Parts: sequence; C-alpha cells; structure tokens
Amino acid sequence: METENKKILLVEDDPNFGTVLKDYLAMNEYEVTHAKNGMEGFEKFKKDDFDLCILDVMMPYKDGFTLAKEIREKNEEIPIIFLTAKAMKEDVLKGYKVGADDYLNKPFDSEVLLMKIKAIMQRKATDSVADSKQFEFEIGDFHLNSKLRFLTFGDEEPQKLSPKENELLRLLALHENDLMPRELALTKIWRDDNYFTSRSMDVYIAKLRKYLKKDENVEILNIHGEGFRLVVKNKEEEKA
Amino acid sequence: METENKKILLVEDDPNFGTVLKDYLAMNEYEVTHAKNGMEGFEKFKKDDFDLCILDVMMPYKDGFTLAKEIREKNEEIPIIFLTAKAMKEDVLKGYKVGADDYLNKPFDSEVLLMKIKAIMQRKATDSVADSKQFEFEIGDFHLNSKLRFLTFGDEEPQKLSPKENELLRLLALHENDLMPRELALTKIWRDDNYFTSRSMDVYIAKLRKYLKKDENVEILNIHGEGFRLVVKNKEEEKA
DNA sequence: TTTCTCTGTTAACATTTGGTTAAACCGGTT
DNA sequence: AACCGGTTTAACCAAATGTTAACAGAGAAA
Repeated sequence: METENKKILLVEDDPNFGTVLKDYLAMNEYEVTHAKNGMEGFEKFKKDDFDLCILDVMMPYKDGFTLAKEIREKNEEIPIIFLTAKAMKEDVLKGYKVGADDYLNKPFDSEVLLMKIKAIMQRKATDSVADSKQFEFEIGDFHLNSKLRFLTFGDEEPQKLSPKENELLRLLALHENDLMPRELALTKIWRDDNYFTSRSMDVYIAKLRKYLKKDENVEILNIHGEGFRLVVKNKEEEKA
Repeated sequence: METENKKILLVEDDPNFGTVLKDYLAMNEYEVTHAKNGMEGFEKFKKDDFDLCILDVMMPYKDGFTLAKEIREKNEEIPIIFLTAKAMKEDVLKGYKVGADDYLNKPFDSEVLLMKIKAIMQRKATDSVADSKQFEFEIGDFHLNSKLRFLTFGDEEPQKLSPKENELLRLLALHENDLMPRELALTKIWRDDNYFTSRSMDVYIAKLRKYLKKDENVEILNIHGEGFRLVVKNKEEEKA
C-alpha cells in the first residue's frame, strides 16, 4: 500500500496513440485515466484526484490550453505536461504561460517522457502538503493519531495500530455515533466488497473492540446487515 | 526585499554563443555569470549564490553532467537547465538522472528559454518555502551539523557522517517526532523509489541507529509501510 | 421452535516489510 | 595494482500485517 501508484490524467484524442501511451505508462506503475477530448478530460479531472496531467494540445471540442486553464482554476499545483505535434514557438510560449511544467513534441521517446514525469513528481513531492485530511480524533478517553497510527488511552503507552485497524477506526470515528456502512469501509479500505473482505473486516472489528474496551463508554455496535456504529457515551453530561 | 535580480550561472564553451546568450539574459533582468568550461563553472559556482544554472553538456575539461553532479552535491535544490547540440536520448536521460529541471536542444529559441527559466523559478518559489535551509539540529544530547556532516554527542569527538547518512538524518530531524515518509527520503535523497533504493535506505537507518544509541532518549521508530519517525523523549518533563 | 444468514472470535497460515551483517561494487587515490 | 570511503546488493532472519478457516453465537424469518 505504500506509495499508492500515482494517478495520471491523459487527454489525447488520437485513439491509437492514446491507448499505446496509456499502456506504456500503466506498465510503469502509473494509474492512467484516458480521456478522448478536452470536455471529457475536464469531467474526469473533476471526478478524481490526479497527481499529474498530460494534455494533447490539438483536440476537438476543447484544446489543451483551454483545458489547462480550467484545470489550473481548480488546482494550481498539479503538474501539467503538454504534447504537441507541431513545434510552434507560439504554442510553447502559450503553454508556459498557462503554467506548463514541461513540453514535449511528438513524436517523442517514451523513456524521456517517463523521466520527465519522475523529475516533476519528485519536485512536487517536496512541498505537497497533501490533502488536508483529518488525522486526529478524541474517542472517549482515547486519542487516535491516524497519521502515526497510534491509539492512546489516557496516559498509557500508545497502542500501535496496523494500517487496516487504523483506517477502519478512523472511518468509524469520522462517523462517530452514526452508522458507518459496511460497504463504505469495504470499498474505501479493502477496495472490494465480497464475502472474504467482509469477513476480514469483521476480524478487524473484533481487534478494535479489544483495544477499545479499556473505556467502557466506548463501543462498536453492529447494525445487522447495515454496518457498524462507534458509540461514545458521555459519562454524566455534567455535575453541579 | 526581493529586489535583486536573479543570478544565473551560465557555463558554455562557445564564446560567441555564450556571449550572445549572456547579453540576451542580461537584457531580461537577469544577472549572468559566464564561465567558459566546467572547471571554471564549478569555481564560480562555489564563489557565489546563484538562483539557476544553465549548463552546456559538451565542454572541454569537465562536461555538463559531471559539473551538474558536483553542483548537486553542494546544493540539491538549485534548478539546472542543460543545453545540448545533439539530441541523444541517452544524454537526456542522463540529464534527468542528475536532477535536471529542463533540457534544451540547440539551436533553440531564446524566448522559449526565457519562459522555461520563468516557469522554473516560479516552481521553486512556491516549492521550497517551508524547506528553508536548515542545517543544524539538536537531537536529544546530539548536535547535528548537517553542513559539515558532523554528529556530536555531548562533548565527545564529532562523528563524521557520509553524505547519505547526513541527508537521511537531516530529513528525519526536519520531521522530528513526526512521520518521515519512506517515499520522501527515497525521492529526495536517492532520486528514485524502488526495491533496491528502499533496501539501501534501510541499511542507512541501521547505521544511524547505531550512532544514535548513545542517547537512550533518541530513537528511530519504524511505521510499517509508511516510513520512519525520529523520536526524542524528554527525560522528565519537569519534577516538582 | 427450526433454519438460515449474519456476526464474533480465535488461531493457523501466507505474505510483505524491515533489520542486520557481510560481501560486492565503484570512482577516485595512492 | 591495491586501497579506501561510500554506497549498493545479497542473504538471511525477524517482525508486522493480512487472509482464511473453523466454529460458536445472535438475529431474523418461517
């Protein structure tokens, strides 16, 4: 799970070239989404979280530059590489103005593209503060640090959590006192919803219950056929 | 504050081309230092603080790649653009491995170069704001001088660190008590993230642990599948 | 009830990742 | 050529994590 593969949005109208390029990138551990034109490209861009965009310049409906501008409005960080058949200087300049990270003339060597991608990703790896996810939770007397995968009870030694334990507890915490649907955890954590993953999840629920029973006010309830619920009772709301 | 013009180190052996390029850049508000070969380039690099390097690849005495490597040892951040007459794929790849930011084939359009320079400067401007050069750290009873690559424990003789040891410890220190993702170290220090670099990194973690065990309050913990954590326990926060 | 499905738990197992040591490698010197 | 510091690769073991099986128990429905 370390370093989930980087996601690339490839927008290229030539179906042959596009497919070949997609396959090549896929072979190199990138997860590629291929859109056939600018419109489709923008739709897909909005629907997912990409690490890099590769845009053909000349495309029907919406050219690469226009698309790039729209993408930049949504995300001013994401690296963009332009592909173009003609080596027109104006285009290159225009590309850089729109905030291109690099520029390649077709035909180009695929290895070169690969290196460029690597170089760019590396550059971005530095700053990218990443998504402002929520990583810390108070659960009764517990404190969950989801980034370090620690569950701390009072002032005791932190309990280490495995990635799955951690993700699962985090999901439950995000839905504290509410239903956390089975299916949600399965698709988000196990990325698959079937008999076995479901059983596996139950195993993890058991593990979490074991950790959580230190605080009697915290428990994970099952909602038959639906999912689970992380309940936190407040001891006595307040006493005068 | 930032009123001074950006400084560029231009290393190019062709006197005509070099001079023309220098003048052109100068006209565009850059302060250019022109060196005629790799040796001279490195000397000038050491003597001044540049914002960007433009290196010809083919040069007498010391070619652009070798020079780039030396420059990278001194400064892993500074943007480097290579110029080359021949468009050999191997060269391009080599360039990116050495940490090139961009690559231009001669003859090229000077405006394009200008845009590339702008684009790169912009990247760097937004990029490493947080990554402000910090070279000294207190780690428990240790003092790390990352510039001199010394690790000093109390008043003992300083322990010399190799470049990799040093970089790795520095990265850990920058993230003290927090997660330092594997991937970060691999891309920043090893410039590649694969099985072997990863194993290599583990070897270095082992070396660092050996150095650090002089202070029992300092340790490097692993977060399985994520990375490492440099933990510094404070002996007794306070005693009444 | 009976029966079926869903859940809880434990333990065995398989797989992946990390720790450590030693040997190989490499570019630069002696 | 032998050496040297630094780094990488190999090899082996240990620890961490995840999956599956097996079975007991609960819940729902007939």
